[in-house]
Amino acid sequence: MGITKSQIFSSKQNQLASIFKVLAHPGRIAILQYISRQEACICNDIVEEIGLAQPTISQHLKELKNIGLIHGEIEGKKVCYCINLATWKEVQELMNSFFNTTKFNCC
Amino acid sequence: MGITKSQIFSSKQNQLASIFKVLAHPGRIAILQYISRQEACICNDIVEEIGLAQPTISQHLKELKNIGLIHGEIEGKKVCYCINLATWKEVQELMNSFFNTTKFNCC
DNA sequence: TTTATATATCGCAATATTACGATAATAAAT
DNA sequence: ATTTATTATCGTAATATTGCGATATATAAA
Repeated sequence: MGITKSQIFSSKQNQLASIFKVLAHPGRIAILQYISRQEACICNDIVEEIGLAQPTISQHLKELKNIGLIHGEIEGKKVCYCINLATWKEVQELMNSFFNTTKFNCC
Repeated sequence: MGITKSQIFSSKQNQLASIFKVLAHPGRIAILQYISRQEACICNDIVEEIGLAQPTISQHLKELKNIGLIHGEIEGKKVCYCINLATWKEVQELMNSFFNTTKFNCC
């Protein structure tokens, strides 16, 4: 016991939950906001901006990359992380569709 | 180590992340969808509908109640859980505002 | 080639989450 | 008052997440 029983839920429900999970950390929220504020392709100024160690940031970036919310482009010894607009919009719509199809019922 | 370093993030970032966290479980997604599908105030038919034990469902309902997404009304020995429309809309707007204020930057 | 800089990965400790059996609490029914 | 049904809480085991030091990897600079 202890593990989430994903088998008993639909793949839509699991997908939505796993997207929410990636966003369920203030550090990852902060990283997304920071990346989005920068005009140029900024990489690990993120480490200095956010107050977490470099391996921790790298790990958070990986999770954001995994669901495609950002993508990293290697530029010399630096890596440039950017918002992936297509996925971004998709995720936003997925969430809105969840919120909109849930109707007020009673009480 | 191990604990999320909430202190270094803004209260907005923490608030948003903690809302995402409540939604980051397929069981809670399923509960919300089920509640919303019911015309009448249905309570722990939820236990039979979702495939989780009664204490587990009760625990998930508590988390949903804590952020105000649902509220429970005691009706005899049963409890009727309903979507709280006001909070529901608030949460949706909070998320949309997060998605909309994040702009596409580079690459 | 050596050195310096930037990023990723590994391994582990601390903490959090998930799930549920046992049990308590509450209220209707008998 | 006792029984039955419904829900909440407690305690605990299994697993997941968070964070970071140590280290590996990769590329630019010297």
